[in-house]
Amino acid sequence: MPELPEVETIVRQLNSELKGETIEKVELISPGVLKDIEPADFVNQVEGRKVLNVNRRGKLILVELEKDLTVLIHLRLTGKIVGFNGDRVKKDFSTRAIFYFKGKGFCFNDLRKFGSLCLVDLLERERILSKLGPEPLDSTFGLENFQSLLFSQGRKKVKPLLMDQSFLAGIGNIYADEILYFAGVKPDRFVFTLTPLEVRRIFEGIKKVLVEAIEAKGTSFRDYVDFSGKKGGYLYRLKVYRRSGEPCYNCGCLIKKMRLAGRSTHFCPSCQK
DNA sequence: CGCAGTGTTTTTGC
DNA sequence: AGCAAAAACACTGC
Repeated sequence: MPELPEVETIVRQLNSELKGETIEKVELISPGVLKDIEPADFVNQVEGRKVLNVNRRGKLILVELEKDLTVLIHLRLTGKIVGFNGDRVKKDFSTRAIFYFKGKGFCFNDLRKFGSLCLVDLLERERILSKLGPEPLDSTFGLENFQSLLFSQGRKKVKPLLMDQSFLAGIGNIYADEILYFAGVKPDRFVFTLTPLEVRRIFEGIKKVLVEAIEAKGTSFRDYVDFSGKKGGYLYRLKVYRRSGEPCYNCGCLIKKMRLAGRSTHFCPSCQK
């Protein structure tokens, strides 16, 4: 369930821990996590390279190395990056790969094996990143921008659209539900029926919910922990996600659950129109 | 014990 | 074409 706020939290920690450090060794425990590259090639090209920076694009972690190489990490559902110090490697049954640096490192753990690692050059990296929509928290992403994007996709339902990574990068099931609760909009509304006020409230919800979730270091419902193994604090601030049958904090109505585009969707039947 | 539920992206099917 | 469902996997909870 790592979405934008969880990935952002991990990226900030990776950056402060590993920027400028050299990857001394990579251990591939489940080589199947690699996408489009042979295990030996990955190891040969990554070992000995210095980490220049760690960035995020949508839900992707970008570990930028020397020689214009980037390790792309996608955590999908249950992927985790677990840091360690000294020789106290935090390896467990779900560990798929281990990156060793001088005196520290991190494990890539992933229970369900949906997560992936790959190594790309600048051209391939641009090809992959260009498929993603804008970064919702980018200062250049404004209301007018959002409006015109929305109305080019008018016949879609609003929640599935918010989660479409080529529309907007980084929003998943948890934050889509929370954003639409904030906006007072039912998740299955068709986009062309939204009023200008509702569009503005959704836009404001995107910014507010994501910023606050980053401040809380993400949401830990089941699996997610950050680089230092800590859970996120946003779980206690969720208004609708996973609260079906419980009273709405605003009106007291019971939160409802429905299935939309194959995902569980939570909303207040009275506050969301 | 068995099976539905969990959620992201890609692939397949209608 | 364009959307919906299934698949990839493995554990939890009922």
